[in-house]
Amino acid sequence: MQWTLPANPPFSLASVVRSHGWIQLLPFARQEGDEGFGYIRELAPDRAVDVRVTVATGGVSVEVETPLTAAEQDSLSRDVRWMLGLNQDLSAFYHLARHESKLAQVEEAAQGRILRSPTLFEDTVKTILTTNTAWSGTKRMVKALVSQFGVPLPGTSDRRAFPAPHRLAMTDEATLRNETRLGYRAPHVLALARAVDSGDLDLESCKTSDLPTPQLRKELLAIKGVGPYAAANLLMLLERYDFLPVDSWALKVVSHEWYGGEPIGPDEVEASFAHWGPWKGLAYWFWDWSYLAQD
DNA sequence: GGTAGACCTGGACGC
DNA sequence: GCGTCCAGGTCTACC
Repeated sequence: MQWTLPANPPFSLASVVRSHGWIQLLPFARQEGDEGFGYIRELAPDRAVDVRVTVATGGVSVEVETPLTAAEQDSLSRDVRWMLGLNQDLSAFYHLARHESKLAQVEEAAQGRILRSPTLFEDTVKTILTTNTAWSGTKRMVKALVSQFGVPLPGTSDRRAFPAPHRLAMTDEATLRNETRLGYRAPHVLALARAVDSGDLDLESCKTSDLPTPQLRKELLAIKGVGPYAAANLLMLLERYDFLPVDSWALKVVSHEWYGGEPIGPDEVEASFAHWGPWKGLAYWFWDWSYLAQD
């Protein structure tokens, strides 16, 4: 079955897909030409479906080969709206960006939305798996998690959904450490899965939280394995852009942009974008660093 | 509040 | 092929 979902203009599916390395992590799958994506979603226990999202007039087309109940279709529509930020209004950011040449492209290219997973649990696990490792390591660890614990599509064994919290909560640290090869991150991922599964931690409520960003940040920092960088990354996914995810790449590019390549710290990165106020995260994320990436 | 060292892995490098 | 070194954020212990 197939249906369409409207997006708040301006919208570009390709821009969202390209906004984040998340598209390279299972259970996302690239489509030809980055014009859409595939994603395997566990809609209910032991029920995984293959979702394809492509461009449609005024929004996106959602296609699933399996027949869905009305409730399942509603649930999947909510997922896709969240994953692509279809309802987001970035007009205030675009207004400011018009005066900055390094952001000249954002409005025309409809940049600003950031690709995310259907659940904050999945995004938190993936963010923890980006820390203190190369991107190749993140891809390897996510792939291992999905292949070992994810529910497979019917009739397949190699195409699986991202594991729900209860599936990870049932395993043990030694398995995650030695077989999934998460290394020292294993206890963090296990503790997170168990806290979410038991109800002690309601991560998904962060999506609609009214808490001020600094307070929400404190709650994210209370999760083991989530430090300043990871918390800022998650806040970006929660549409809170007032903290910067400062990693080694940020230190490098900001140093080259404004500090003549001299060694700098997180304070200098924050200071460089301070005048963007609540939009500083987006300004950093979509800044035209292309001339530096060619180094 | 700030800092040093440990954590774990893959990749680069030298032999 | 093997051993060594380093990069990548966070946590804990300590000052």
